[in-house]
Amino acid sequence: MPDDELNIGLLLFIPYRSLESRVFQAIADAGFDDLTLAQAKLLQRIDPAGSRLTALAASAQVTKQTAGFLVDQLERAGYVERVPDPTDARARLVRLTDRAATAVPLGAKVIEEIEAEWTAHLGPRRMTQLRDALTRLREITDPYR
Amino acid sequence: MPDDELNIGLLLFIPYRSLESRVFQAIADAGFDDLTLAQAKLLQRIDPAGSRLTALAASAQVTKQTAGFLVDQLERAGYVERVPDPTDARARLVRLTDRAATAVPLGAKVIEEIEAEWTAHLGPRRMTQLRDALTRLREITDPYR
DNA sequence: CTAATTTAATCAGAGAATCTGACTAAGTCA
DNA sequence: TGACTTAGTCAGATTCTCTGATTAAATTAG
Repeated sequence: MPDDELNIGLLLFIPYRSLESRVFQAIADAGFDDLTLAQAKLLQRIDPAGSRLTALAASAQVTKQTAGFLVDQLERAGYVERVPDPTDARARLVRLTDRAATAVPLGAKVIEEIEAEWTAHLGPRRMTQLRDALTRLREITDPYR
Repeated sequence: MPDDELNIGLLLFIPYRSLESRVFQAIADAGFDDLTLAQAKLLQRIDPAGSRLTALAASAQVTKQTAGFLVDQLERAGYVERVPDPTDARARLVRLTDRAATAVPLGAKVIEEIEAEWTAHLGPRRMTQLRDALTRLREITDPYR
């Protein structure tokens, strides 16, 4: 099999992994070096208005026990807080603290930089096509929404 | 942020994860239910002619200790064997056994099916563009080659 | 051709992430 | 009201991954 005919799974994974590593490294370099990758992956899925643990677990595709374990750590490290959910006394909302509100946009900025590099390599047209195709693919591959 | 403007990392990850889950499930359903995800991820990267542990570790982006741990398990389960590398007495080649030679094409078949579904959803033109863009992206995001 | 360095792999030990199963409390519905 | 579902936690185990140190073979420098 020629090198340029990898299966579509690996083709998706390679740039994903590259981006993830760089974002994670940049955040660590900025002083947020107490975050683990698993924590960061959960952190980026927390809604600005707060997310329930169950929703977070579904979004990240882990069990709620795993999500709870990671949120415990994020809470101890001061990245999130748990507040009662006013609409349901069983539930609590996981909310970002000011500390996280500094780290998250930092990650977003690095992602923008990487997108710019990719656009420079592919050309704007192909980059738009890529984003468009992936967005449409989400309709049939995103189990969460 | 509108739902269709997820960051490019998540956009890559969502279909990747969907494909991975389905392939893994199909392989398990076919009777190869002793494979774990981490083992399968390594397995798919083994060259038909055999791969060195170090190359495998680099390709999967794990330490060689981790790769060794997983190859030990794959060996015990009968999916791979270690043979001396004729070109270097320090090295050994990890080679697929007949058992793996049944499981691997099965995974490839499921990937083909998923690709067909995606092509049906996106249209052949957009699917070709997707594959093309990802292949070119690999030039600047694949640390392994 | 030896000596120093690098490379391939393994051993030992520890930490992180994940799971299954069981449980409590609160909400929903027949 | 009573049965069922949902949100979250507790307990325990397994799996995955890492860092550091070691052995043996290959390569490079002097």
